[in-house]
Amino acid sequence: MSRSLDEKQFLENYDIHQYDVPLTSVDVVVFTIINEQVHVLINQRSDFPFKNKWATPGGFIDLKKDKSIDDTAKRKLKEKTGYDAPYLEQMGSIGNAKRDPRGWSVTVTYFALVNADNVTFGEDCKWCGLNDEGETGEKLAFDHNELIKDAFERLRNKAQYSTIVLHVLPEKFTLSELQNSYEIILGGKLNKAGFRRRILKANVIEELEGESKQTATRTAQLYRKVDDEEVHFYMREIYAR
Amino acid sequence: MSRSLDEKQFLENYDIHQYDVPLTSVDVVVFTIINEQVHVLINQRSDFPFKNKWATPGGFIDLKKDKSIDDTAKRKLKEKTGYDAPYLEQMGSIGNAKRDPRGWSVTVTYFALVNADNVTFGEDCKWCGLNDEGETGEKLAFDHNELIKDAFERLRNKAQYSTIVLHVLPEKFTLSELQNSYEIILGGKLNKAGFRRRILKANVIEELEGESKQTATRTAQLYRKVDDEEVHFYMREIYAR
DNA sequence: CTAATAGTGTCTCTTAGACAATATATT
DNA sequence: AATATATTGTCTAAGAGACACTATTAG
Repeated sequence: MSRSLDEKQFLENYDIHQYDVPLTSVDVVVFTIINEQVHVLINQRSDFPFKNKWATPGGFIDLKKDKSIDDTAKRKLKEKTGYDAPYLEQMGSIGNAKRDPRGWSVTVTYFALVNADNVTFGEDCKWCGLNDEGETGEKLAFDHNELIKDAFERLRNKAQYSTIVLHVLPEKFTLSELQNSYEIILGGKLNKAGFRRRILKANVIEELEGESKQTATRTAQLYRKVDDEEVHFYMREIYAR
Repeated sequence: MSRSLDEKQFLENYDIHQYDVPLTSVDVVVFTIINEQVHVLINQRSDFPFKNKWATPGGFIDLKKDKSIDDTAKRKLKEKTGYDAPYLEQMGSIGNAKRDPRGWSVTVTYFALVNADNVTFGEDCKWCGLNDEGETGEKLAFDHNELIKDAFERLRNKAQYSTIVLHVLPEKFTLSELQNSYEIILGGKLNKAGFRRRILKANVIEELEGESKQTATRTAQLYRKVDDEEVHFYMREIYAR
């Protein structure tokens, strides 16, 4: 009894402001494909530090609005892009004394995959192309160049053994378009017959009966993602050559 | 010029104590194998909240001592076990308003794999066996039952396609002992010939020439881990039956 | 008809799983 | 010699890579 009274008392008197605590934030690396190239979304900072510099979308947890850290990531993404439920996955956390000039900082990082046509944003955001090493060519705020590079590596890695790439495609797409997206992300060519076998066996897409797309030469069958939001994982990896 | 002066001023006046921030901590799930069973290390809490309850080792970042979040995890592990550089990997972060009675809390979670013989600890720590579902049978502090369950799932998953299990073995071991450890973690039997082919091809262990171990019947060749601290990833998963 | 891309058939290669044969200590 | 476990050999199966063949549509 007295122990739980003690605990009650402890909690009533607890004040986090008495302690030296780190800054804790969230960052989201949003990937898409535009003009046969991987792009990430960057956002121009409106406040210090790094005011007016470009950075990945993110910010602090709102202890009132956000029920969980995933909520924070979703909220930030929605605020910047008006986009609601794309593929969003927690990637990891970076925390050290140097990354933020304000002091010791921890950021929980996420990465998202979106179809560019579904995203709208204002003057403070833009898409930024990545080279084969995951580099933007711009000097971003904080350690965000590094962050994007790591996220790109993770994306490329995961594309080797999952159906994750589906999320950059529009509602309807052909198998050639899907393969092309894989090739852009993986940075090499895939075997056509093998790719088709693999993706069809995974049961993550379905034919749109009677719907086909005009290409430069003959028509191609259109497909869509199966309702099920899950990512399929293969037992073997593929290699792009 | 004036912009950077502004930023300098901003940083001089910045005080995190003016903001509503979450608690940010680190938790480490330490796995080992004892008596043919997976165990995790738990620690009896000395302070509120959940005073005297058992929990995974962890705690707050020390902004003075810790240069990075990995340092925090290593320090906590060292404090509890006297053990310095086992296999330690960041797993992910859990953050929500409910998990800590003190308020909004984020914890960066790690998992470690150790050989039990290398670990020493006092009265405030103990090993706790896990069942096939990753359950301890004890009611732990915070959401740590859930945390251990998730970590166990991750461990089991990773054992299917990596050499991670090597880290629970002592300096010298036989292939049968290694296979046995995999089987305990995976919760099923593996094919002997296939297992040996796979592990030997990965070049992560080497024969100790002339050294063998007496078993109940014939002797078995002893092996050790190759210096290289890296974990090897296979291109295909294995299944325990 | 020709060009170009869509779509398929089939052979090979790698590696895991099954299963059994052989090797070697201990008793 | 009998037993039990260590160690190896070999066949099968699944799935990826290579490559070529067929199908279809615009021009």
